[in-house]
Amino acid sequence: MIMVYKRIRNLREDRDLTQAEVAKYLCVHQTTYSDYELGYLNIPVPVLDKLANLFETSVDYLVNRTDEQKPYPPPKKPKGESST
Amino acid sequence: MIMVYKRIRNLREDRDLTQAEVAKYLCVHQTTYSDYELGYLNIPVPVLDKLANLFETSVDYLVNRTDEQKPYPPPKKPKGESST
DNA sequence: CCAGTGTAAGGGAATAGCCCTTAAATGTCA
DNA sequence: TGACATTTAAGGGCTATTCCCTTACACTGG
Repeated sequence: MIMVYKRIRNLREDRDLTQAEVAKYLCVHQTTYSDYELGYLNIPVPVLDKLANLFETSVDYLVNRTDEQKPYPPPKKPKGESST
Repeated sequence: MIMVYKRIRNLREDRDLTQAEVAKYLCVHQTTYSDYELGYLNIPVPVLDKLANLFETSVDYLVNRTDEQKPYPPPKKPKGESST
Protein backbone atom coordinates (compact mmCIF):
# COMPACT_ATOMS: atom_id res chain seq x y z
CA MET A 1 0.00 0.00 0.00
CA ILE A 2 1.46 3.29 -1.02
CA MET A 3 -0.70 5.69 0.96
CA VAL A 4 -0.05 8.50 -1.45
CA TYR A 5 -3.23 10.13 -0.33
CA LYS A 6 -2.82 10.24 3.39
CA ARG A 7 -2.77 14.00 3.16
CA ILE A 8 -6.30 14.06 1.84
CA ARG A 9 -7.52 12.28 4.90
CA ASN A 10 -5.60 14.58 7.19
CA LEU A 11 -6.92 17.69 5.51
CA ARG A 12 -10.46 16.39 5.67
CA GLU A 13 -10.23 15.52 9.34
CA ASP A 14 -8.62 18.86 10.14
CA ARG A 15 -11.75 20.47 8.82
CA ASP A 16 -14.09 18.06 10.57
CA LEU A 17 -15.65 16.91 7.37
CA THR A 18 -17.08 13.44 6.85
CA GLN A 19 -16.29 11.29 3.86
CA ALA A 20 -19.91 11.63 2.81
CA GLU A 21 -19.65 15.41 2.79
CA VAL A 22 -16.50 15.50 0.71
CA ALA A 23 -17.89 12.80 -1.56
CA LYS A 24 -20.97 14.89 -2.20
CA TYR A 25 -18.79 17.88 -3.03
CA LEU A 26 -16.91 15.70 -5.49
CA CYS A 27 -20.08 14.12 -6.88
CA VAL A 28 -18.95 10.59 -6.07
CA HIS A 29 -20.20 7.97 -3.65
CA GLN A 30 -18.93 7.81 -0.11
CA THR A 31 -17.41 4.43 -0.74
CA THR A 32 -15.61 5.74 -3.78
CA TYR A 33 -14.12 8.54 -1.75
CA SER A 34 -13.17 6.07 0.93
CA ASP A 35 -11.32 4.08 -1.69
CA TYR A 36 -9.49 7.24 -2.69
CA GLU A 37 -8.30 7.88 0.82
CA LEU A 38 -7.25 4.29 1.29
CA GLY A 39 -5.38 4.18 -1.99
CA TYR A 40 -7.54 1.46 -3.48
CA LEU A 41 -8.39 3.69 -6.41
CA ASN A 42 -6.31 6.16 -8.31
CA ILE A 43 -7.65 9.65 -7.88
CA PRO A 44 -8.36 11.21 -11.24
CA VAL A 45 -7.02 14.66 -11.92
CA PRO A 46 -10.38 16.46 -11.93
CA VAL A 47 -11.01 15.13 -8.44
CA LEU A 48 -7.60 16.23 -7.22
CA ASP A 49 -8.31 19.62 -8.69
CA LYS A 50 -11.52 19.92 -6.71
CA LEU A 51 -9.85 18.68 -3.56
CA ALA A 52 -7.07 21.21 -3.91
CA ASN A 53 -9.70 23.91 -4.18
CA LEU A 54 -11.67 22.61 -1.25
CA PHE A 55 -8.65 22.38 1.00
CA GLU A 56 -7.02 25.50 -0.39
CA THR A 57 -3.78 23.86 -1.30
CA SER A 58 -2.00 22.59 -4.39
CA VAL A 59 -2.25 19.31 -6.22
CA ASP A 60 1.49 19.01 -5.69
CA TYR A 61 0.90 19.06 -1.97
CA LEU A 62 -1.86 16.47 -2.18
CA VAL A 63 0.36 14.04 -4.05
CA ASN A 64 3.42 14.65 -1.88
CA ARG A 65 5.46 16.52 -4.40
CA THR A 66 6.04 19.31 -1.90
CA ASP A 67 5.62 20.04 1.78
CA GLU A 68 4.52 23.59 1.08
CA GLN A 69 0.84 23.61 1.84
CA LYS A 70 -0.09 26.97 0.36
CA PRO A 71 -1.45 26.92 -3.19
CA TYR A 72 0.37 28.39 -6.13
CA PRO A 73 -0.79 31.72 -7.39
CA PRO A 74 -3.77 30.90 -9.58
CA PRO A 75 -3.74 31.42 -13.33
CA LYS A 76 -5.04 34.63 -14.86
CA LYS A 77 -7.94 32.94 -16.57
CA PRO A 78 -9.92 31.26 -13.79
CA LYS A 79 -10.03 27.92 -15.48
CA GLY A 80 -12.98 27.13 -17.69
CA GLU A 81 -11.79 29.32 -20.53
CA SER A 82 -11.20 28.02 -24.01
CA SER A 83 -7.47 27.69 -23.86
CA THR A 84 -7.01 27.61 -27.62
CA MET B 1 -12.47 19.14 -26.32
CA ILE B 2 -11.03 20.51 -23.15
CA MET B 3 -7.34 20.55 -24.01
CA VAL B 4 -6.33 20.50 -20.38
CA TYR B 5 -2.99 19.14 -21.36
CA LYS B 6 -1.86 21.54 -24.00
CA ARG B 7 1.00 22.52 -21.73
CA ILE B 8 2.42 19.04 -21.90
CA ARG B 9 2.67 19.29 -25.64
CA ASN B 10 4.26 22.71 -25.46
CA LEU B 11 6.82 21.62 -22.91
CA ARG B 12 7.69 18.57 -24.95
CA GLU B 13 8.11 20.53 -28.14
CA ASP B 14 10.16 23.16 -26.39
CA ARG B 15 12.62 20.43 -25.56
CA ASP B 16 12.52 18.90 -29.03
CA LEU B 17 11.34 15.57 -27.75
CA THR B 18 9.16 13.21 -29.76
CA GLN B 19 6.06 11.55 -28.37
CA ALA B 20 7.87 8.25 -28.64
CA GLU B 21 10.70 9.49 -26.47
CA VAL B 22 8.45 10.82 -23.75
CA ALA B 23 6.30 7.72 -23.97
CA LYS B 24 9.34 5.55 -23.41
CA TYR B 25 10.29 7.62 -20.40
CA LEU B 26 6.79 7.10 -19.05
CA CYS B 27 6.73 3.41 -19.96
CA VAL B 28 3.60 3.75 -22.10
CA HIS B 29 2.95 3.37 -25.81
CA GLN B 30 3.37 6.30 -28.13
CA THR B 31 -0.32 6.20 -28.99
CA THR B 32 -1.22 6.30 -25.33
CA TYR B 33 0.90 9.36 -24.85
CA SER B 34 -0.66 10.92 -27.91
CA ASP B 35 -4.06 10.34 -26.35
CA TYR B 36 -2.83 12.12 -23.24
CA GLU B 37 -1.77 15.17 -25.17
CA LEU B 38 -5.00 15.24 -27.12
CA GLY B 39 -7.14 14.87 -24.04
CA TYR B 40 -8.66 11.57 -25.10
CA LEU B 41 -7.41 9.91 -21.94
CA ASN B 42 -7.14 11.20 -18.43
CA ILE B 43 -3.55 11.33 -17.34
CA PRO B 44 -3.04 9.31 -14.17
CA VAL B 45 -1.26 10.95 -11.29
CA PRO B 46 1.91 8.85 -11.47
CA VAL B 47 2.32 9.92 -15.07
CA LEU B 48 1.81 13.57 -14.22
CA ASP B 49 4.36 13.16 -11.49
CA LYS B 50 6.92 11.85 -13.93
CA LEU B 51 6.12 14.56 -16.45
CA ALA B 52 6.53 17.26 -13.84
CA ASN B 53 9.93 15.82 -13.03
CA LEU B 54 10.91 15.54 -16.67
CA PHE B 55 9.89 19.08 -17.46
CA GLU B 56 11.04 20.48 -14.14
CA THR B 57 7.74 22.03 -13.22
CA SER B 58 4.77 21.34 -10.99
CA VAL B 59 1.72 19.19 -11.49
CA ASP B 60 -0.30 22.31 -10.79
CA TYR B 61 1.30 23.95 -13.79
CA LEU B 62 0.65 20.95 -16.01
CA VAL B 63 -3.05 20.94 -15.18
CA ASN B 64 -3.43 24.71 -15.45
CA ARG B 65 -3.89 25.43 -11.80
CA THR B 66 -1.18 28.07 -11.96
CA ASP B 67 0.84 29.99 -14.49
CA GLU B 68 3.96 29.75 -12.38
CA GLN B 69 6.17 27.31 -14.20
CA LYS B 70 8.80 26.72 -11.54
CA PRO B 71 8.32 23.64 -9.36
CA TYR B 72 7.42 23.81 -5.73
CA PRO B 73 10.16 23.24 -3.20
CA PRO B 74 10.44 19.45 -2.99
CA PRO B 75 9.55 17.55 0.16
CA LYS B 76 12.21 16.66 2.68
CA LYS B 77 11.91 12.96 2.10
CA PRO B 78 12.59 12.46 -1.61
CA LYS B 79 9.46 10.45 -2.21
CA GLY B 80 9.63 6.68 -1.95
CA GLU B 81 9.90 6.67 1.81
CA SER B 82 7.47 4.90 4.07
CA SER B 83 5.27 7.83 4.96
CA THR B 84 3.95 6.31 8.18
C1' DC C 1 -28.97 -2.65 24.85
C1' DC C 2 -30.39 0.20 21.00
C1' DA C 3 -30.12 3.78 17.67
C1' DG C 4 -27.39 6.85 15.05
C1' DT C 5 -23.20 8.17 12.75
C1' DG C 6 -19.09 7.31 10.18
C1' DT C 7 -16.02 4.23 7.61
C1' DA C 8 -14.71 -0.01 5.10
C1' DA C 9 -15.46 -4.50 2.59
C1' DG C 10 -17.49 -7.48 -1.18
C1' DG C 11 -19.23 -7.96 -5.58
C1' DG C 12 -20.62 -6.80 -10.23
C1' DA C 13 -21.97 -3.95 -14.45
C1' DA C 14 -20.15 -0.49 -17.10
C1' DT C 15 -16.41 2.18 -18.42
C1' DA C 16 -11.92 3.67 -19.51
C1' DG C 17 -7.13 2.56 -20.22
C1' DC C 18 -3.72 0.80 -23.01
C1' DC C 19 -1.85 -1.25 -26.90
C1' DC C 20 -1.59 -2.89 -31.74
C1' DT C 21 -1.90 -1.90 -36.44
C1' DT C 22 -2.27 1.29 -39.77
C1' DA C 23 -3.08 5.73 -41.92
C1' DA C 24 -1.91 10.45 -42.60
C1' DA C 25 1.20 14.28 -42.63
C1' DT C 26 5.68 16.18 -43.21
C1' DG C 27 10.43 16.42 -44.55
C1' DT C 28 14.63 14.93 -47.05
C1' DC C 29 17.38 13.67 -50.70
C1' DA C 30 18.74 11.44 -54.90
C1' DT D 1 9.11 13.62 -58.82
C1' DG D 2 9.35 9.42 -56.22
C1' DA D 3 10.95 6.66 -52.56
C1' DC D 4 11.92 6.58 -47.90
C1' DA D 5 12.14 8.02 -43.03
C1' DT D 6 10.07 10.28 -39.20
C1' DT D 7 6.34 11.76 -36.43
C1' DT D 8 1.63 11.94 -34.97
C1' DA D 9 -3.26 10.39 -35.03
C1' DA D 10 -7.19 7.16 -35.84
C1' DG D 11 -9.71 2.60 -35.44
C1' DG D 12 -10.64 -1.30 -32.88
C1' DG D 13 -10.42 -4.73 -29.30
C1' DC D 14 -9.01 -6.91 -24.94
C1' DT D 15 -8.45 -6.20 -20.29
C1' DA D 16 -8.30 -3.97 -15.98
C1' DT D 17 -10.24 -0.35 -13.47
C1' DT D 18 -13.81 2.52 -11.85
C1' DC D 19 -17.77 3.42 -9.38
C1' DC D 20 -21.71 2.27 -7.04
C1' DC D 21 -24.79 -0.65 -4.26
C1' DT D 22 -25.48 -3.20 -0.31
C1' DT D 23 -23.92 -4.56 3.82
C1' DA D 24 -20.87 -5.09 7.76
C1' DC D 25 -18.12 -3.16 11.29
C1' DA D 26 -16.71 0.32 14.93
C1' DC D 27 -17.79 3.83 17.96
C1' DT D 28 -20.67 6.98 20.78
C1' DG D 29 -24.49 8.62 23.54
C1' DG D 30 -28.87 7.83 25.67
